[in-house]
Amino acid sequence: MIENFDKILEKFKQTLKTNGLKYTKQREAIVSFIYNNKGHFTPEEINEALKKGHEDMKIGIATIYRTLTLLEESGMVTSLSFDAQGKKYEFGLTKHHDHIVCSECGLIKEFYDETIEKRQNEIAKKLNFTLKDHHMKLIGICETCQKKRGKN
Amino acid sequence: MIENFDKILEKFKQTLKTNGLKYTKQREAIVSFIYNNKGHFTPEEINEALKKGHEDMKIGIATIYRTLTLLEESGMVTSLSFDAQGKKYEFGLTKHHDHIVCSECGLIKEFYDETIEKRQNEIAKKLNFTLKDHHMKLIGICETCQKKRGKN
DNA sequence: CTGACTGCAAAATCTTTGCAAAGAC
DNA sequence: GTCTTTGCAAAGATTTTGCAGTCAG
Repeated sequence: MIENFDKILEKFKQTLKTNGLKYTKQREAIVSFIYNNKGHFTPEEINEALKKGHEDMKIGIATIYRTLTLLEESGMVTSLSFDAQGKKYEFGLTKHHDHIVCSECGLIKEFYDETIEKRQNEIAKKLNFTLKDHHMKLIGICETCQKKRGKN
Repeated sequence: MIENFDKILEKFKQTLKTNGLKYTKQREAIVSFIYNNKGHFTPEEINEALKKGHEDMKIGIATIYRTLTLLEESGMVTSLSFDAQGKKYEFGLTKHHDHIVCSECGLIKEFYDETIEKRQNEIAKKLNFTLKDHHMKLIGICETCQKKRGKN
């Protein structure tokens, strides 16, 4: 499941071709940024980052939004809503995982738990749903922030 | 945990008094609406509903937002983000539960699963977080929409 | 060439804020 | 009376859209 960037780009180009879409500098830059900076970014953050590294290429926020939507539809990125407003995006061709977020400092850790995954399927079945996806977000206080609290 | 409306209102008044806040028609109307119409509402939906039933009382969308924030802080309502944009609010003094949402028609069902709750605590502990809260949303296709699909 | 893509600015959403008048205690 | 709350309208923040020029295939 851990693929290198060349394979990722190949897959991306393939998806575009299949749908009669075009491969552009901007699209490559966005995929590249998300793949090479594993993490969780807002569209605005991606926009800022790409303006710096690529003085030769212009990019507008609308393109970021349009591309992220495209990438999400094709499963290459995943959107998450951690905060009250605004989504964050992360690279999506990695192993499925969920998130735990620190309510003090915003630290995000990822985890995967087989027991929960299985149970979710059972629950969906019991409620007569065909399960397609899920989002689970645990909210807590991370180790560092707990220590900080202790000191104050 | 299933409390009647009088007790709810009492608790609300108490919270207000404790914090030096005031009990107003608008605040009561909002609490009343959410309590008496169990479900999931957007601020706008609450606004519309309250404009109809209460010709005597004026209410503005800003008040809805301000009151919902207040109610959420005091734990009387819970906010959920089911859709890309906009939050929904539900009454919060009921037993904890999670949600499964139909991606076709938007149907929301609630459930509670002890196994998952326990596992979440274990995961948080393993990652050195103090667990405060969690949000789990399963996404699937409900029975009705599955049948509809079959027919087409 | 042709149709898709882009940046820009304007529009559309959703939510918050400033303020003077009204209301709760 | 005092201090909070309210509605309104304006401002913010985030995301989407229209359009003319640009670019990929």
